[in-house]
Amino acid sequence: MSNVIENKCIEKGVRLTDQRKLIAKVMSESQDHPDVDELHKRVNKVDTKISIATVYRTVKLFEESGIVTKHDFKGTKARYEEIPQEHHDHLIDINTGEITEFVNEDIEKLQKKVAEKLGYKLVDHRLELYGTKIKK
Amino acid sequence: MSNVIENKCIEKGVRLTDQRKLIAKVMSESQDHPDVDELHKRVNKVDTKISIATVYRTVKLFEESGIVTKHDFKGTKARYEEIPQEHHDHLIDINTGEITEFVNEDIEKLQKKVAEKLGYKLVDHRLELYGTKIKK
DNA sequence: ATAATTGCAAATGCTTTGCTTGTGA
DNA sequence: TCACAAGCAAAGCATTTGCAATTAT
Repeated sequence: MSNVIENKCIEKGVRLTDQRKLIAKVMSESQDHPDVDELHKRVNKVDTKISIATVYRTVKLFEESGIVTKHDFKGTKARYEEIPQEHHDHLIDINTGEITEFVNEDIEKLQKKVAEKLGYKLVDHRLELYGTKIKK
Repeated sequence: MSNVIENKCIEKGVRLTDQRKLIAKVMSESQDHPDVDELHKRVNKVDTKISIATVYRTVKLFEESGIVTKHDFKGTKARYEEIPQEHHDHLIDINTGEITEFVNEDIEKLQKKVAEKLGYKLVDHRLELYGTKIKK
């Protein structure tokens, strides 16, 4: 199991400590979008001594270094995810909290167009869909 | 100057107190998207005794009654706005904090389509564009 | 009359920070 | 070596809440 985040730290010159390596590993291996508490729990399974303050500091450092992104979905705590090679947006199941990633080039283009029409250069955006499963 | 929110309270059977009437009035007259602190300041110009707790409670009540909406734009406190007759999304100037409202039917349709393709009924969404002014 | 609302201050939940000790390059 | 990081507990910030007094219907 590769530790993509650790590699990115080396690339970006982020100093690696045992704690950071472990947090990086746990995040790299996460297929979901864990919050700080959940990350703390996961790293604590390996090293009980890592404090939640360190998790907060590390996650922030990774974010500022452009290695992970933070999501503030409605009604939930801040969640983190490794920055993906390809941009995507999220659909959140309002019943289960389940998150599905998606990409839609048409929407992306329209966003840029809308911003430009309003006299802005699009720098960032946030698109979240909230829905309920259609049973069939 | 009409107090649209007060009327909606009556419609929805929300009990009206002096504090709520004033908060309703201030929100109805706001053309921007004030946060709780700002609302508190504005109502305090008329009635010094209204506490911030009441503003918090009222704003939450209005939100739960479907009268106002809350926005959690990146990097800012919660902001409130009267629910508009026509839905719109927001473009936030990352330099000034200025907010521009916009509507784009094509994006709306695509969102619905994306959700359906993923097996979901679209219940809500959040679309925010963050940009910088193009000087020309 | 009486159930709901207010103001106040204390409590909360998430996140940050000061300080001392420990450690990676 | 020595600037930077970790752990701990205390502080911060936005928001919520318990309680006694007040008020709308």
